Formats: sequence, C-alpha cells, structure tokens
Amino acid sequence: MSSKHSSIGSSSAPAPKDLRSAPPLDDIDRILLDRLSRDARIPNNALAAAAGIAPSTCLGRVRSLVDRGVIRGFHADIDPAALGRDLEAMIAVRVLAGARKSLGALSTQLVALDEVLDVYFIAGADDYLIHVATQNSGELRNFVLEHLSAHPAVASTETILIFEHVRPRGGAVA
Amino acid sequence: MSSKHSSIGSSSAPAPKDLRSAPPLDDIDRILLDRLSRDARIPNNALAAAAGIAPSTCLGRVRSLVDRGVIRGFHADIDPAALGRDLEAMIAVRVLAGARKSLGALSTQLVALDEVLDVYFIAGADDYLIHVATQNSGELRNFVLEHLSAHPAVASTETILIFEHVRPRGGAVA
DNA sequence: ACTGAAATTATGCGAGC
DNA sequence: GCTCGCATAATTTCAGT
Repeated sequence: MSSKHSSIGSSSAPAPKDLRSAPPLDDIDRILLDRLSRDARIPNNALAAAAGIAPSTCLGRVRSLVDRGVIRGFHADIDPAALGRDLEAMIAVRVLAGARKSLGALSTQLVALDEVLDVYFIAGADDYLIHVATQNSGELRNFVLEHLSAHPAVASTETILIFEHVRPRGGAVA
Repeated sequence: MSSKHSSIGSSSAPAPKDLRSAPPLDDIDRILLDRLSRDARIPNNALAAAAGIAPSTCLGRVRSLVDRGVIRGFHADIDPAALGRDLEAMIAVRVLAGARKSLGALSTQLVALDEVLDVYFIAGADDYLIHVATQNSGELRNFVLEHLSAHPAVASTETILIFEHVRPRGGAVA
C-alpha cells in the first residue's frame, strides 16, 4: 500500500495527495501523530510543548502532515449506540467471478450509506468484509437484502454479529 | 449494546459515563455530530453557524455530548502506510472452549499493541476478528505467532490480507 | 526554528425567553 | 431549562529575526 490505491471510496476523501514526495517522519512528527491520534482537539500550544517545539513550528508541522496525507483527517468518534444503532455486524460478501469489474462501483455505493462503518477488500474466499451498525435485526436484514443480495455482482453473503468492538486509538496508529 | 459492555478495552477509555441518563438527541445534536464526525477541528463558531445556534450554546451542547459519552473522543486519522505499516490484515481467532474466561485478558493485551487497529468480538465459528497493520509480512507473521498462536487460550488463527480499507467517516456514524 | 504582536477563536457569566 | 450576547481569556496566525 505504499503507492496508494485509488479504486474505492471517493466520498469525502480530500484527494490522497501522494505520499511519494514525503520526507521521512522524524521523532517530533511521531510525537505529534501520537498525541493527535489520541486527542485531535489538543490545543496547538500544548501539542508544541509535548513535542518540545515552538507553537508556530508545531502548527507548520501539523499542516505539513495534513498536506502530505499522513494525517487523513480529524474525526469525532461517535458511539453508534447513542444514535440507536445498537447492532453491529460484519458481513462477508462474495462477488460473482464474472462481475469483478463492477466491484469498485459496489463499494462506492456502500461507503455512502450511513450504516456502513468500514469496507475491507480482502484476499481469500470472500471478497469484502462490510462492517455495519444498524438499529435492530430487522434493519440489518433489510440492509443485506437491499444493498447486497439484490446487487447483480453479489454471489453470496454471510452475516456475523459483533458482540463487542474496540478501536484502541480511534483506529489511528501510534 | 444499549447497556454497554465492559469486558474489553480498558486502555484509553475515559469511563463509559453511562448512556442511561441521556436525553434523546434532537435535530441540532444530530447536526453537530454529523459535522464533528467529518471534521473534529471545525471552529466552534462555524459549528454553531452550521447548526443555527449561538456559539456558547454550541459549546455547551458539545460538552454535554462528550460528557454523556455520545462523543467518545476526537482522533486524528493517520495513514498507516505513512508510518511504514503498509500491510493490513484481518485475523480470525478461535479460542479454546475451556478458556473462555481468560478471554477478556487476551483482548486487553491486544488492544495495547501498536499493530492492532480493531478488535471485534464476534458470534460464529470464530471468536475474534483482529484488524492489524504491520510493516511487512514478516512482522505480520511474528505478530500472529507471538501474540496469538503462543497464547494458551488461542485454539487457531486464520490470517486474511486486506487489499484495501475504507472508513467512510473515520468510523463515526452520521 | 524561535519570538513577538495582531487577529481570530473559545469560554464563562448574567439576562432573557 | 435552554438559549443568547457580551466581556474576558486563550489560542492561532503571520510577520520579522
């Protein structure tokens, strides 16, 4: 994944920005990333102090990291349960061998749906893992039927309930 | 997941805060959550304007959402590839039937590791799905051997490579 | 990369609806 | 009980050094 993929997910991506011309990350960058992955709203002052640099320098570094695509964005982590989406599931999707070309279109549709939290394009017997959060089992069933089973490219689906889901650092890497 | 689980993931969780005493979310709250899930660093002014309320009111609302646990945190979304973690994988883990009690301990260990992006505790033949990002296949192999296969509670693992991963709104829900 | 000043933004309080 | 507007404090930003 060094040379970034480009097929899926064109919804809100601000343009991958090409990591090719990126200077390697130094220790200070790593501190900034670590702090920001834990708390994206830390004041620039405090962030600079934590990294041992001046606030203005810190600001420039963070801007650079965003411009280079190292930081892909800042997001609030919202509890799906608070929105009534109590039921999370992972749906393994198998695509028809002859329909692999319309595969990008399917994932583009999926990522636009509110229920969809993650789309994993994987190796193995299945082609996709779709991580979804729905209000109840009825909505989950509808999701599978309407958006997956009904799709001409989908050969089969297997729905696996998620009892619990932990995302250590909001999905970011330290 | 209305009454929240509590077994896994005690790393950086700031205390679940109990969603029970939560007033239902109104339309304004939903606008705030939608905006913040897309851009956690939007200035309070702009956020207030988007929601059609005064800045101070907006501030109070956001604080309330955080206090109630609706917003679990604010995180920078960092590209694993930029940190040299080019290789993502999903590892399906089966736990020994007799070792289900030490199951929480395993996941607690896992979420503390830098390579681990998500831990899904699932229904079905497998017990866990572990989403990891590593630098290369050697590191991935080491991860599986050292942290999973070597664990006394682990019965079997199956490693599935991820070709591409899309997280529409940083994992948050609109 | 740091220091300083100027502009922008965040916060808390009292009043009003 | 929730909202607003203003005064104050903090932060971001951009110059020069």
